Amino acid sequence: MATRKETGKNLKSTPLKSTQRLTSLFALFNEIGIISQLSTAAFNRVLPEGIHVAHFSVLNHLFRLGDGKTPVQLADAFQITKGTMTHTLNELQKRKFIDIKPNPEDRRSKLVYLTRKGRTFREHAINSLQPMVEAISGDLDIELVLNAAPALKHLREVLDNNR
Amino acid sequence: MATRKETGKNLKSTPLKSTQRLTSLFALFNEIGIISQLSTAAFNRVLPEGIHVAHFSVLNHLFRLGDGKTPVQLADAFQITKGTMTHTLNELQKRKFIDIKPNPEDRRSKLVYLTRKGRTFREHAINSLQPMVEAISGDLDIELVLNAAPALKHLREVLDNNR
DNA sequence: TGATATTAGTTTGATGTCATACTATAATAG
DNA sequence: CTATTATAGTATGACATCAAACTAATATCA
Repeated sequence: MATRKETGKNLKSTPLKSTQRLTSLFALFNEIGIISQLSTAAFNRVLPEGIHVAHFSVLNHLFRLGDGKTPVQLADAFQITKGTMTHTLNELQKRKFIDIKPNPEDRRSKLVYLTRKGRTFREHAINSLQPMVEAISGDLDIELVLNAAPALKHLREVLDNNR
Repeated sequence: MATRKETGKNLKSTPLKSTQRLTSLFALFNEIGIISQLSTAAFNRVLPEGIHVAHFSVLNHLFRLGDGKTPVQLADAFQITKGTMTHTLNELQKRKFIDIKPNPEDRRSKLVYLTRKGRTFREHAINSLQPMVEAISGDLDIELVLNAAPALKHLREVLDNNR
């Protein structure tokens, strides 16, 4: 079905001009960037003292999907560089939230495990997050938001393929 | 700790449990964050030497929506802090892409204008962006992506209201 | 009017992230 | 088997961003 555009000029048969493509793409990614910033800020604001979303995310990932992952696996999961993950893991190790052990199957590599302290802290962090999550969830039109999921998946794939 | 909910099924009729809300929200924002990172990286990769998306965005914004904006207006438009905008504007001024003049109507304030050099540079930057934009646009299912727009708008509003 | 609160912009310090270069180990090709 | 290439992780330097504290000007209100 041909979508109706507000200007009426963009019929399906006439592709967007290059500048229009740029403008649209830019607007889209700008909007997404702002949402990312706002959500990160919202989480950071209520997370316990000194812990950043990036740190909590790793703890949470290890808990939910199982620990014993390599740093590279974690970096891939969050699409950050290895160097950044080294940084994050150092922080988590300094706080004794994780143990990093050599990988018996590959001496270049390491395996990351949650400590008891790390697990406890994760629960603590989740409790801190709870009121904010309730507030946001309460305002969210879940139905509407779920509509975006396929588009987001698609966007990510396209960006991944164009790296 | 009490209930073993881990792999529980989602009953349609019962609202999501708190942990599930957290998980879903987190997954959503994580996905959005990754898209934001990937798109920023994609733009930065092809922008001319030493110019960052943040800088280009400001130039582009001033061009498209007209210059003579205050720093705070710009900061609001991109949802970054005033301090960050100060930083960006300093950079742009150092390169003589913008002029910053006192605001005759408010002596606390300033007005930002594009220089000729800034306009020229913006065009140059757009040319650099073009192949990447073409590549991405070519792969994008526009229809699908447009579906996400209302959800994104909604998300942003909810986050804004919960600040 | 005069005290108080708000707003515009800057500064400072911290930090998450990236790109790049580097070391060590593993995998692969000739 | 040896040489080349690829991969895991670390180190370094740069930078965009934030939060918080600060100055100056404006707005509010009692």
